[in-house]
Amino acid sequence: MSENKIGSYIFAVNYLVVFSKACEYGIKATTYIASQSLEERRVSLKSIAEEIDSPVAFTAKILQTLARNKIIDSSKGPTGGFLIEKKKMDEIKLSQIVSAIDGDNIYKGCGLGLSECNASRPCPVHHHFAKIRNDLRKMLENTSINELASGLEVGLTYLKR
Amino acid sequence: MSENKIGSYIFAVNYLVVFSKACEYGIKATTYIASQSLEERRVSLKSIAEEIDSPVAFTAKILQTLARNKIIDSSKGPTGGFLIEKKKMDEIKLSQIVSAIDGDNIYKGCGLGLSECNASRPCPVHHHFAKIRNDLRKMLENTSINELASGLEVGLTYLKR
DNA sequence: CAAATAAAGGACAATTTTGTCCGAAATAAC
DNA sequence: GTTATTTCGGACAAAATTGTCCTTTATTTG
Repeated sequence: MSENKIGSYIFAVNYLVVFSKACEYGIKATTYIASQSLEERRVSLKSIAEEIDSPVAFTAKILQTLARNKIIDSSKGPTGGFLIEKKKMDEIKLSQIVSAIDGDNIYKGCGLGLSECNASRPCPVHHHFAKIRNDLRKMLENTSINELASGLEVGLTYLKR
Repeated sequence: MSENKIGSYIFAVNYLVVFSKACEYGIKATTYIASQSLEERRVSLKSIAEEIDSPVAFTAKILQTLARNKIIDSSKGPTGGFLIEKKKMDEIKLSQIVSAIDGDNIYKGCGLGLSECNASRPCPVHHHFAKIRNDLRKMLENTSINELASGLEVGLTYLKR
């Protein structure tokens, strides 16, 4: 009767302006670790995964990547766990986390996937995207983990639900 | 020796501000069909896939979805193919193509994947993303396929390489 | 040194997205 | 009506992303 079922196949449930899941977890984890480091507390993988509501083993992989990239600090054994030095918190920007996890083809790439796309040979949406993408880039490069962690510490922001 | 191999595992090669591949192809295809419709030419699946440099069969699926959603018009048989009525070109916005293909959870969803994230209970990046996401939404809702097709027709923009 | 604890990392599994193949259905031309 | 052409749509396959399991390695404590 009504055309309900019409056109109902969905290709991808991506969002626009998105991080991969890996990146989401990475940002949340880093923010949480930092907020705890502000209070001199080292945190374990388990508590991180719990706090940011992420799969433990997958989170472990991401933390390993972040540690290898010197974004976070890890140590083994009892009393081990993750932390971020306070003095580094202002230096660490969202952009670093993102490119550590998802690589740095981040700001490259045209909105329509053309390999060669620029102002003099643009894809149809190039100019429409230019400002938005640039705003996003600036935001990621200017937002420090300190800023994010502080908001969380004070209870202004949330990592779950 | 040097720390070359360090931190080299990449989780996802997504871009930020991205469409899914399906969406990319959908936008390109629609733009190409429209540009040809401006010159009264119906186009075939094969020529579309060639022109936008996409896998034929996958593109077929996407065109089917677009047709079911009345964004494009299709007809079978010899002399068949795809077209878009000129008078509809101003009405069709990028946002419609995107939600036909990827669903309309598009502007929902928080940057960090929280299900409940808003100004009064924000995730750490909520406010940072708000403007960017909103700009993107407005852009998608205001950009018509006519606009994109015209640029392409005049040779101002490109769909390949 | 032994035991306990926590991260590192390799191998593998599930899910999602992207891509392919092929027969069915519709339509135009002869 | 038969044939050729083109989209439709179901089933399947490949690749990428997300997620799990389990052993090894490092470190602290007794």
